[in-house]
Amino acid sequence: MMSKTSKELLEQFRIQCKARGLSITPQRTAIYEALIGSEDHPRTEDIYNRVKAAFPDMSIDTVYRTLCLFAEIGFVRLVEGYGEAKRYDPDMECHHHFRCMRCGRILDFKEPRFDALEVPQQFKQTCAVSSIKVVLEGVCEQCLQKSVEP
Amino acid sequence: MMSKTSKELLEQFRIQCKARGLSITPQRTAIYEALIGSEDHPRTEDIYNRVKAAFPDMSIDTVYRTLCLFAEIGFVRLVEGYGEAKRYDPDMECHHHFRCMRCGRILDFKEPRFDALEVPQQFKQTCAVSSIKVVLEGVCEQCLQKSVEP
DNA sequence: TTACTATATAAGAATGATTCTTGTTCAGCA
DNA sequence: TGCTGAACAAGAATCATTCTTATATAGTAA
Ligand SMILES: [Mn+2]
Ligand SMILES: [Mn+2]
Ligand SMILES: [Zn+2]
Ligand SMILES: [Zn+2]
Repeated sequence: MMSKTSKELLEQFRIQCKARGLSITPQRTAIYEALIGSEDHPRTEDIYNRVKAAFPDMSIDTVYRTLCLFAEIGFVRLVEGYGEAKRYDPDMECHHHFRCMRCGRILDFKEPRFDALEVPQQFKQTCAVSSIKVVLEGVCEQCLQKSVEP
Repeated sequence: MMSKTSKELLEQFRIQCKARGLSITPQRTAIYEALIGSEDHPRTEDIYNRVKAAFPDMSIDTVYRTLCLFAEIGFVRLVEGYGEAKRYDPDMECHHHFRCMRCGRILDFKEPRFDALEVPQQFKQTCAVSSIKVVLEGVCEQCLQKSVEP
């Protein structure tokens, strides 16, 4: 799925950190690696659980701080949601989401037709629009199956 | 903006409550009225502040409970966001949002071209898609002006 | 009207997510 | 190899939200 190898992404990570004067710590590296290995739009606590094996002493505060930093500098993206825990997305390419309103699963999809939607005039002229994306909502395949064979 | 008068909406509110066996309390009515008078996608606390003048003893818990109930039964909609406090939208007609990433303002827009977007095959066949909407993000007019004339 | 009962409310405690404070550690550099 | 500011761990604090419980009241039947 990811268009770059994790090795390439890690190298980019190091370069970007250096360029911004950010230390490359083992914690940051582990959090970054956990992120790029995730396809499920993890919450902060999910990432915390994934790095805990390798870093039993890591504070969850470090994960919160680090994910927030990564979002600021563009390593990850915050996923739109409905006021629950924040979810992060390591895929920085333009793509869209389907959200299951029953189980919370968020599925990615690419759809060139959607990427090319034209920004309405009213915003084009007065605001600075930086992104346009489509959000689908409904019930996912797994949840639909659960409802028929209980 | 709102296509029905507030009198009509209030009448609908009463009818819907009765149909569902829900009591029509002064608190619920006040919260509903505050909602339909709002164009700003208010947070629970905003609504609480707006009804407090008329109901100084109202508990904020009542506002949380009531807005949650209203969302369940389709009087209002939750607005997509990034893990901050929930925001509600009394406009149940199909429309889309522009979100200012600097001040948090959420602007409505109707765009028939966006309402008619076709659901990608992969979801059409396996999932039950109930809504499709477009989210624009960027910096709003007011915030842009602030950045040029400080 | 009145009395009854299930529902709704107020108040405050509890929870979950996140941020802040502080003392300690360590990455990057001389 | 030693310095120093940035990063970290731990735990307190905060913010949004939900839960618990005792009280009040809307809807209704007499
Ligand atoms: Mn994604
Ligand atoms: Mn709206
Ligand atoms: Zn699902
Ligand atoms: Zn703005």
